[in-house]
Amino acid sequence: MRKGEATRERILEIAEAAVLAKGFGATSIEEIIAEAGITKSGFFYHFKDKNELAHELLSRYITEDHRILDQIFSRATELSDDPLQAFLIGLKLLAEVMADLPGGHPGCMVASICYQERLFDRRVVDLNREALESVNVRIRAHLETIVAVYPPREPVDIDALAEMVSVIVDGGIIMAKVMGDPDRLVRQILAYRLLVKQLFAPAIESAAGRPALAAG
Amino acid sequence: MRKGEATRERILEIAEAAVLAKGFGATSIEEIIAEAGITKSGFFYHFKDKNELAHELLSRYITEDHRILDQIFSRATELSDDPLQAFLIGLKLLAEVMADLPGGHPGCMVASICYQERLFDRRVVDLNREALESVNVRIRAHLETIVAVYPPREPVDIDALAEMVSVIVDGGIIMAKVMGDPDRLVRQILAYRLLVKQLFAPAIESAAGRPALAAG
DNA sequence: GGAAAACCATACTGCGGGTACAGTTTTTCG
DNA sequence: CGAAAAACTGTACCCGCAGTATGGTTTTCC
Repeated sequence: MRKGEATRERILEIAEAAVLAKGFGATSIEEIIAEAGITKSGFFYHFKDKNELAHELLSRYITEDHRILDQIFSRATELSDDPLQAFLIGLKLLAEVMADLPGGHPGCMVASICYQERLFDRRVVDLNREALESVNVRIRAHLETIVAVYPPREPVDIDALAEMVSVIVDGGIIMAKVMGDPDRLVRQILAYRLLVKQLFAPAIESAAGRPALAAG
Repeated sequence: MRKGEATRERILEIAEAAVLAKGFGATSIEEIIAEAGITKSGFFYHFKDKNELAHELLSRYITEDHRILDQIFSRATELSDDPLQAFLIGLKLLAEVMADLPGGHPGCMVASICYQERLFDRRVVDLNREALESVNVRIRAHLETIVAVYPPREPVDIDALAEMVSVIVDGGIIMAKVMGDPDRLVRQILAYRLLVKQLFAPAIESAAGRPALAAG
């Protein structure tokens, strides 16, 4: 009972690394079981098919993702009471986390699955959608606390601005991967940060009066 | 000679539609030849393997992509002499083009290939990189004409800002696909547009003095 | 010690990419 | 028109991979 759980975990870890490195389609069950030192029968004892593996993998990944995101932004709100400041600090922390990823990028499993939808059933695709949506909701909540204090200089689509975090990360990962330069993702996040800062920063005293806005 | 070229084109068109709809991995040669009404031998007469099909497909797609982009921004510079205005108009046109795509999205072949790199050889991956880079160069050139006239309110990474167009489009496509809502991509482009506008718009007289900046 | 859990071994189906090769039709060009 | 080249067809086959079937064996836990 315990033993089985351990093996299952090992399979998931091996699979996660392989999928993030090469994508789902390019990861064969045979190579997973080879690395795990088990047989095909062993694998199918734990997962009825590759779809179930994908579901479990995505589920784990999302949980971890949310954990990291919450950690980053709770730390950020610790560091500043000002909502705009906190958000900007959070983005900087996010950029740092992304810079420190081992292989240079997590490959973003969400996008990896998105581009091979046909390989998966609806449960996986739905889970993918829920994951993205919940990130959007989190970010949006932060942005709303900002607009309450700093009216934007022009009416802005808060939903789009919130979604833009995921969009920047996913698009940035693609850019980083294609260019072979992990730093591109970091630069994208920081560029987004600067734009948000410009949008909410008070117009007149931005340069002179509020040195805090330059920090973070 | 002429006949062969025609068949080749037909294969490419069928393949393009299928790949954009379902991704490369999910598009089998067998379904392509079935739709084209030829045999396997016929297919391999034109393309030595799936890789070569990918390369040709990507090459075509890139050419078309650049054509559209150039058309958009040359039209935009026709409509306004002001570089910032022209760029903002260009982004709006881009958003409109993206909104009008038949299936709701082109699927962005670049990203589709990016997430299944192992399926392709270096030539395809390199071509992918060159395509992205050349878009970046184009956008960057526009941005430089802007900063020459409108010094940004804060030092900004022009390269990152230029890359952000591709990033927003690729990330936006993912968002749109996962959410099942093509409009998300459009909103992302418009949000980017607003942020750029805010960044370069003169600080004081933005609200009052320059009505032109609100247009486009 | 016995039942359930956690496997192993083997053999097989089916799909898809790709090869080999021999033959046939169609087109083009002199 | 006729011959060569181009543009295919047909068949048969190999390989890797997902997935199934089935029956047996070892561990683990109570």
